Amino acid sequence: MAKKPPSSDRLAQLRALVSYHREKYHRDDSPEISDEAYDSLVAELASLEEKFEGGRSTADVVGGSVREAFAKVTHEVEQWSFDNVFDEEELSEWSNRAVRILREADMVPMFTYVAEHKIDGLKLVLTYRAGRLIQAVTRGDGVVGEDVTHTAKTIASLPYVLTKPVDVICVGEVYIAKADFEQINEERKEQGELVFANPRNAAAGTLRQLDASVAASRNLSFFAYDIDKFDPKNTNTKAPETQMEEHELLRHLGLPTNECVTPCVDLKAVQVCYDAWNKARDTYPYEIDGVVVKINEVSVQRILGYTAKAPRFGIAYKLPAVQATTVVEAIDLQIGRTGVVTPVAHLRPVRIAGSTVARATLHNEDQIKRLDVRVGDTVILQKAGDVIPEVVSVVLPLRPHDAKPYVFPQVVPGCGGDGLIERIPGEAAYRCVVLDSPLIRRQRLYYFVSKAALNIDGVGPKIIDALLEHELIASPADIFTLAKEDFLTLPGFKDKSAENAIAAIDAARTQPLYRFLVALGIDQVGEETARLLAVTFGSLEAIKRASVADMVAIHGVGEVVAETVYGWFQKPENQALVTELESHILIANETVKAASTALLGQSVVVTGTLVNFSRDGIKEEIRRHGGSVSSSVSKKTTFVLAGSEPGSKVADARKLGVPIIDEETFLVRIAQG
DNA sequence: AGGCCTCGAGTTCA
DNA sequence: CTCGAGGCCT
Repeated sequence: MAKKPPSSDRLAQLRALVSYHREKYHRDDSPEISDEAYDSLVAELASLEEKFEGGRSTADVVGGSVREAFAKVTHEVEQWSFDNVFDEEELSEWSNRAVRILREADMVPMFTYVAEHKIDGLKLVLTYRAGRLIQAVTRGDGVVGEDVTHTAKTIASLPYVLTKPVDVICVGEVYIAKADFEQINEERKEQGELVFANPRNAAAGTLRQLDASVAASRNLSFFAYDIDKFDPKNTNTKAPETQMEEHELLRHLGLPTNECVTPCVDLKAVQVCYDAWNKARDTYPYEIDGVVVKINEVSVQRILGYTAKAPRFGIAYKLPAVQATTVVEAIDLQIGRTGVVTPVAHLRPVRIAGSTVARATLHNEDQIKRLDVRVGDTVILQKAGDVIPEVVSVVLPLRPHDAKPYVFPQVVPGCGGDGLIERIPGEAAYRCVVLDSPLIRRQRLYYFVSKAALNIDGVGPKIIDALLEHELIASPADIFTLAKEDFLTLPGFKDKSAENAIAAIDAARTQPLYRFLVALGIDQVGEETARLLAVTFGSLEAIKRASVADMVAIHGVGEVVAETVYGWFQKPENQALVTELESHILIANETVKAASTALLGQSVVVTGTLVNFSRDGIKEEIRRHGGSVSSSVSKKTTFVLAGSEPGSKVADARKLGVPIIDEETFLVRIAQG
């Protein structure tokens, strides 16, 4: 185990690193790590500073220096940025503070809120005189910004002339739509240029182009959201008295505004917006990283005023981070039921997207080499598809001096034959040399009862472990000879729970042929291949008798799979297992009648949660109507059926131009036959 | 031979 | 979800 450097060393390292990235971000528009990874480093720095130096964080410094190339402009109205809150409690603290201040000012604390998307773009201050755009300036450090009028004028939705000849200073967000961002990066990659880290940087980089024609080709977008100064001139336009009226006025003047701006009577309503927007986050054309909550009444805003750092009348309510940094404490090896060895990183626990993550798979040796992950390293972590943690990269400057490259062990304790493992030439994975160690046998048992195989609900890994420990089972077939009394000898089992376990096992005594096949745990044979075999041969007897040539004749089964299956059934010990299982399990003949041919020849991919179907239920339904179910989206996919909270497959479909339909449309389609 | 398209296997947390 | 690899098509 590598010795960790003393925390004060890490503090110094962190401090240098944070200031480095701050410069990269603010001055050069070219951050090397995501904002969230950066925030995560800042948070650690702040906590170390608190611990060792009693607070006074360098992590607090706001803003950055201004690059030379552009004309500096001092803002007529100082440009603040809102403080952040991260949960409901902090949000209500913010609101309580406002109430207290109003009371102290002898005011009745009556006000409402406005919630709007916090778009991950960059703030732009526009000055119109007599209805004509005369200047567009970036926020800069809030006091001095940069004149980017020449590039701002290339934003298609930004009016050069307003509908009324008023004087107004307004503020809004410049951003690049996700789709445009991806396209830009693709082009840059092709031309060997550095890609932008995120849409905001692409927007910032574009706005700060010296050459306006480059900016024009990049398709910037803009939403106005605030009025800093307003003079109606002689247009008898009323000055807005609320945030909502400001929006209306902006729209009225011909400026583009976001439709998602929502008035809220109380914080509960704000929370409803927050939850809904968080859920729908991926469906917006732009990235959002939070919800801006403002007090609606301008008169109240004025009283609340500003702290040294930020306005009191508004707050940025951040969405759960999807990236964070943490430390790799160890790299562990796990053995699967096929003897494949998978390296897993053990991490210092860290919160991402609403859950605490302590482990993340590293897949295989090549992946570890690619990332060059070492024990002791600080890594950037993200959730792939909202669930599975993924190590994105290593933060090299935080690597301990004594960190050694990870050497893939050749021996894993617990594996049979002295624990020897080997990497098969031409393959990415290591495998145990001996394939029937207790470790692997246990994994096979886990698989046997799992959802993918016999789906014995209520007998999971924990109970398998207990059964093994008490020597009540050895082979998968033994599970079917267990009696209620056997379970009662296990710790934690009472009358009721033992009965439940037995009931679950009894329920598994009847299986369709394909599930029986899956449960055998033959390498390469999962649900799809098992279905093919079951449908083609019709009975277990026929499969036992099938030759390699018989199987290769199936569309979807090749040489490799056929040899594996054939070889498996040739082995005496496997034949014995099959015979024994047959004595416990009744193989039901599959009489799934076709309901219609509505989906004949169509390939369907399902994502998200459906109202009327379970995961297995919908697959069954699609097959009943002649369709096939696939797990990944491709050009050949007929359509993607998306329920609520869909995953990345919707994005895949969009990219490939594959139609996406909802459950209702699907039901109509199959009903029409 | 090369390029999709699919499937299997392993994985995380509440 | 991601990665690797088998299978099929061109």
